[in-house]
Amino acid sequence: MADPSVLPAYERVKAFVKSQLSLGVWRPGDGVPSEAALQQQFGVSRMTVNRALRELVVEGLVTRTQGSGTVVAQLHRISSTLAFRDIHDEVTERGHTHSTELIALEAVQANPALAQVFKLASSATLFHSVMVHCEDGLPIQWEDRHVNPAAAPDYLSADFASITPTRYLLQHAPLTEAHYTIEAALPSRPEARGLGIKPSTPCLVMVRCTVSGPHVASLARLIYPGLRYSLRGQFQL
Amino acid sequence: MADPSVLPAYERVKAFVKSQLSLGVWRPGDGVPSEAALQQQFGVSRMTVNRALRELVVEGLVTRTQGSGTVVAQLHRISSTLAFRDIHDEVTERGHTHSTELIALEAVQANPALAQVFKLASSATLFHSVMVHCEDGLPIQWEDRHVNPAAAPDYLSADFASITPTRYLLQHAPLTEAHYTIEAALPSRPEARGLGIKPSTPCLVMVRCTVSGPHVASLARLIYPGLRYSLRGQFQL
DNA sequence: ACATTGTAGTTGTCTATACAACTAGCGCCA
DNA sequence: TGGCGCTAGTTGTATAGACAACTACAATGT
Repeated sequence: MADPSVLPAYERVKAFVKSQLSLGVWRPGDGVPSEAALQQQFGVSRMTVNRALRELVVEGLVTRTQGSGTVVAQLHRISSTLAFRDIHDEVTERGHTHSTELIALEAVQANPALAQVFKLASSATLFHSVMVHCEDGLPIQWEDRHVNPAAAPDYLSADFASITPTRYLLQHAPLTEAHYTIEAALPSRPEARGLGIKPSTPCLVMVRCTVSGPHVASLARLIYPGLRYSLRGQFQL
Repeated sequence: MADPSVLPAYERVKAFVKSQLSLGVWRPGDGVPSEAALQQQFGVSRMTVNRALRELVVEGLVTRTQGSGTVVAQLHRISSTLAFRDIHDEVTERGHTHSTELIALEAVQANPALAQVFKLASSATLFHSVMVHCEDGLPIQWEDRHVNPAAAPDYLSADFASITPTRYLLQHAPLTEAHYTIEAALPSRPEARGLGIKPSTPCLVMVRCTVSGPHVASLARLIYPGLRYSLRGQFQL
């Protein structure tokens, strides 16, 4: 019933600022009118203008300095927030079927590099799983994962035919921190064989480390065949 | 002078919610106390609680539904907002020197695919530039770019020894929209030669399309030698 | 010339209040 | 049983006012 064409006041202020940016009237480095000025211009309260400008800071369009003023930000951002998603959901949302092939599930002794990542003694035991994820039967991800037994003691007895490691860990070890890197690389021979590609096919490799409370919970190496997968992002003023 | 250990009230509320998440007390799908409840618990005004929860929505940790309540979000996000950065700044910020080698700078006639991207007639003229960016002399990016003359009429007379195309375009054609894809691929033969790598070296390929006002301004194909470049991101509760 | 102080302007936070908009569930009635 | 409306509870938006914190600059005094 309400007219959706009537934007909330703070959205009107945001839209005005964005229009000035998009028209090039205000350039990076230029000053934006003060809250008091915008308050007068729009006939709204200062809190409303304040909310609008604070949200523009979050969007990366302006920067604000207490005592000094608001300035158009130098570099716009392309927002590409990688969802920490379960590949099973990703695939089923595309209307396809997800299946996995478990290649290994075992306890192993950490090597020095792994022990350092997990902040454990180099003789510590880690869980190790390797699997291939398929979309409609086509391999799309090789997952090689080490798990800290302290964070998920029953990892080895999970049924990975019905639940992915990502989901299992999200359920059993709440996520408090994570970081990742993505780069291009060639697959190793077993990886290429598991993905059904030639060893010369370039792949996206994501290495992802997750922390749960006091523990480094998991280190995953995810390999995507180059042309079957891509990252996307967008920016909209 | 002010004690920085005393957080603002809205930050205290946010910290409380985050702690419940990190301890696993509240799981995805669980309800979060209402604004009224948190208001009582912390002895602050409702607006303060409201701000805290609104910011948690932006961070992707909770979802809110008017009339219903606040709920812990299902999937946390790894925030990785790609800054729309100038490679020159990136390199100099690392304390290195940036140099470029201009390989081509010309006007060309669009092919059908390009014309479609730029929403121009297939006979339209486009500007075309090709260059290699180096960090301390080492090639790190191949940039192949087409530019819409309507958005940057003087593109061909810019001095790309002193200003990068990215910066030139940001200055002359305010960014209103952009999108990109990233995937792994092998470089073409000239690209490999320009980057000083073997044609079998996997690379990250970013294709980035920018819009300025009414014009599709630029389509850039950026190629990064696989192991000299990686994307990074992180999530912190 | 230099250092200090004051001041106007700006953003940061917080409150108390108000009303609108929406949801979910309960109870009533046919 | 099924449909309807009411209501309590919740979030969304907006206001006016207040004080704190900070910046930049001008004025002052030495």
